[in-house]
Amino acid sequence: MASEAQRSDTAEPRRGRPRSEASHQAVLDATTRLLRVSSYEELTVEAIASEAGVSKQTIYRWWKSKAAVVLEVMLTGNAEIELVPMPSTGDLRADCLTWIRGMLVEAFRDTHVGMARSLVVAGLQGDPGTERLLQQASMWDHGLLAERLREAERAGELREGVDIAAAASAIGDPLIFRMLTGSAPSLSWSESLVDVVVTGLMRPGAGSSIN
Amino acid sequence: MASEAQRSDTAEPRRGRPRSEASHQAVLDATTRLLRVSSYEELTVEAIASEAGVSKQTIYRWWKSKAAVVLEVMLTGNAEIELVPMPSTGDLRADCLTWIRGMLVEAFRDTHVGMARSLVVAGLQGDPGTERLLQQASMWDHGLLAERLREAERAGELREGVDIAAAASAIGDPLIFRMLTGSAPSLSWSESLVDVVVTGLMRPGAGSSIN
Amino acid sequence: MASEAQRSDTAEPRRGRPRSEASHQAVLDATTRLLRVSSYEELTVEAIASEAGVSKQTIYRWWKSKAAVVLEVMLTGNAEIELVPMPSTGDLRADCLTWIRGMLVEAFRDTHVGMARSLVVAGLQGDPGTERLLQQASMWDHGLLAERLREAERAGELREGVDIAAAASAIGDPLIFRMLTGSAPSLSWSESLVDVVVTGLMRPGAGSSIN
Amino acid sequence: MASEAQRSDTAEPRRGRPRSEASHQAVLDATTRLLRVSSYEELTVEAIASEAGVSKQTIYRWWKSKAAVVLEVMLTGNAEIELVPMPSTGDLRADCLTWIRGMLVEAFRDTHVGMARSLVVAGLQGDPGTERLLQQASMWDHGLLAERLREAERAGELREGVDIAAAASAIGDPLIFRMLTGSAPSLSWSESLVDVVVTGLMRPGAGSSIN
DNA sequence: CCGTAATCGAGACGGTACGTCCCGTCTTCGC
DNA sequence: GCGAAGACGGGACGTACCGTCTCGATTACGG
Repeated sequence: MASEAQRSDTAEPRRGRPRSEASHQAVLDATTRLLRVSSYEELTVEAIASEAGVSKQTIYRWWKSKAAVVLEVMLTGNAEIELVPMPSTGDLRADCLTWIRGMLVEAFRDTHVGMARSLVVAGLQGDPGTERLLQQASMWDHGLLAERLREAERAGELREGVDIAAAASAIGDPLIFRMLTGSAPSLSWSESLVDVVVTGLMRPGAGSSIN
Repeated sequence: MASEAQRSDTAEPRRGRPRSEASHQAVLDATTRLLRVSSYEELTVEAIASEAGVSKQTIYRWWKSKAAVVLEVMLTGNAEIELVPMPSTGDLRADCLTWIRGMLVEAFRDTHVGMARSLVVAGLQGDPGTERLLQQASMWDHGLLAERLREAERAGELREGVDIAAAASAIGDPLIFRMLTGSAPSLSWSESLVDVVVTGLMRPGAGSSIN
Repeated sequence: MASEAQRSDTAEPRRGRPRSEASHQAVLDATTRLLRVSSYEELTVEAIASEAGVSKQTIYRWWKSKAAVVLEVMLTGNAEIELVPMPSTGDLRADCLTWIRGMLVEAFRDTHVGMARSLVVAGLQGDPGTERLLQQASMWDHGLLAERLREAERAGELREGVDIAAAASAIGDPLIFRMLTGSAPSLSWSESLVDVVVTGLMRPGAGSSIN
Repeated sequence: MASEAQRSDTAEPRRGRPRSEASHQAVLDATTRLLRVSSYEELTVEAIASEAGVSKQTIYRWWKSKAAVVLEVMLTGNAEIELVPMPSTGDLRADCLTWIRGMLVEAFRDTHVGMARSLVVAGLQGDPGTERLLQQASMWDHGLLAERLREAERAGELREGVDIAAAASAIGDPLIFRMLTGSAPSLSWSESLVDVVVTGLMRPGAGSSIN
């Protein structure tokens, strides 16, 4: 992303004339606003410039494409997609079920679905650099999920040798996929998904059962 | 599909010159050919028309957009995406592992990845009608997988009350997602994915174990 | 005209289904109707076909172009453009003045102006065959005018050696030109036009004078 | 002309990149060049753009149609149509005869005929704004002719009360009409035309006679 | 009274040009 | 001396008609 040019974590002095932070933020905000009412394809650079009160040149100076702008919006949390918190009551199965029920409500709102699609389409624009960003997308960060699983692992509740990331994907990715296709899964489907994976993950005999 | 629209049940006389099946097929073939070397975004209707030796109007007469053409190509199997066969040796876990190893090799070829992306982007074009098609896409038909699971279910190997479709998604969707982002997962990740889900699916004590 | 192609003077048998005279006339009528509300450029063959309830092929079978249809409409009097009659009271100057006053009223109606333009544009389509038709167009037939002038010539009122056709053009063509540009000339302009030409035509001393 | 539209009397600051005069002229030149070898109908905006090395959008930004471009070419003298000079020897009749003999040679050249047709067809496109331009067209400027007539008027050679413009049209318009139909008139026709009008114009007894 | 030949309406076909939209780049001028 | 305004060359869009080409369904003769 163009914006990474000066993103040094050590906060160096920043040489040269600094970019206009007002314009920068105006572009991100305008893009967020527009994406709420239009798809990625319908979004145009000219519309962003006009909506942001910024010249096209300013956009092209800092981002190399529409996809880059959209990805920055998404990945820096500018779009403020609220994640459902993951509870931690000590009962892994119950926590995951609580979480997925929340996701069913939260993630399938129209704006979120639109945002997710824009993010995916932007990420698939063929640019090799953007693919990586797509994978890191905090939006569907299975991080929360993976973290909870790791907590259970540390508590000795899980079978040994399982890949936590793979397990998190087994639950998280199907959810994302339904989100992209706009078809919210049923509650029972979702619960079954969690149940199967959690069951397969846990040490036999340990933990609660769904039935 | 657009092409079937006029084959209506009322079966009226069909006046005028009939649709040219040659042109129809030429469009699908040309699209397939072009998608092998270009992304969905790079693909243009004019290029399809030119490559197919067909007029643009003929394309717009039968399909309402580029997305519709691409979806017909994909969903009618015109692109001939070869699925990895699902073995059925009686050992569910072993069969699924065999299958996923094959998928790692087959599905992550460049052309297949490109096709999958095109299919997804086409399906996400915002058109409500196409979303449904996207879900039915035989490309990532978890059908083969789901079928094998149902076979095991009939054999009484599975726990009761689990949702087969959800379980198939738990394995299949993560695979598709990696395919879209272009990052082939490791063998151990894949095997762990299968192991967790199959374990969670099977009646305790039944079947083989990975370790 | 295309319609004359099969009008062989030897009157051959002409096998097969004969030309539908109904269709022929429907085309001419439809064209006339459409030209009343649209310019030559706006007129399309498809619109004619549709308006006439005839297939495009039928038009192209009998006329080689839109221009040919329009010219046939015009030159066969299908459009029924009414000419102003030329009086013959014995007073050439007075007769011509009466005639031109009538023309100012009649010829500059919107429909007539539109028809004249269509005729000219159709005639100028570059086709060499149509040019000739343009010259013969009865619409602006100076014939009536020329005839009256010749009558005066026979009566010995005119100077000798003058070209009657040229004189008729001197009055008629400026009128047509104003018609084409849509700017109706003033009465005094028109009367002066007639006066100058008639004066120049008549034997000195003969006839009445305008002032 | 379209190009002068924004040079308004309010003379506002004119922000942004200014219009490229090079492109403007390139369009006019390309149009002139193309009109030398093709008719108005054959001329396409895309061909102009391509020939001028200019984008279609640039043409549509400054002219509202092909007709507008052609009219600007014609009316600003870009096509450099050479007018035959009008002599002034003191003998009106002789001068006019000299002039019309020159016109017979000059005006009926192929390129000039083509240009005149293009100008007329462009002017008749139905746009009310362009009609006025058509009338002012310097191409068939009877201005030269009218000027000479006015000179004679000032010299007291003409009858009083005649409309000079009408008289100029009586000679000029028939010439133009023959030009449009592509049928060059004979010398005697032309001379008779001049003779009749000049005779009708001149004070009785004044000036020379043709015979 | 049957078959051959040419017509008819309908409408799809390969094309060409249209006029619009947006891309990404490039001036100019005002702050 | 940046940056908004906006013109530029380019190129694809989706539409409109062009003139041609099947279709199946009518007519008329001529055998």
